[in-house]
Amino acid sequence: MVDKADQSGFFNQVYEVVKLIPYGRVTSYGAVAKYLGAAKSARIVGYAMNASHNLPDVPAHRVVNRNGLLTGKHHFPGSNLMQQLLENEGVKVVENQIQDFDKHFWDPAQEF
DNA sequence: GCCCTGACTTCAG
DNA sequence: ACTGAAGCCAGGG
Repeated sequence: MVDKADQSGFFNQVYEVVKLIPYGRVTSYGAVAKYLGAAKSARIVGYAMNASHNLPDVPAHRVVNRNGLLTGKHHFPGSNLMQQLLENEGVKVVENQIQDFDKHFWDPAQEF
């Protein structure tokens, strides 16, 4: 029986950080990965998001690539759910790209 | 039990 | 400045 507080896994580390993303803010895979001490593991962060669908409090829609592009939008149900969620939080999104991404960008290390 | 792919990022030429 | 290739962890076939 694996405890959900098992921080031994890279995935769980990602979940912890993503869950801490404040309302109306977004971050990038590399930012989380780098915060975990694995800047080259950005892919794993994205893959963790894929598994995050099974979790209750993991706002994967607030995690985008370094360009502020909704690369993972395609993995969400519907066609523009991710964009709708972001716009619902006050984040302007045009053509799957976040406007003023640097203004909405939230760095985990910034809070810690 | 082995091989491959995947929501990215960074280094090197 | 641009393009190409490598790296990372985990899950699925």
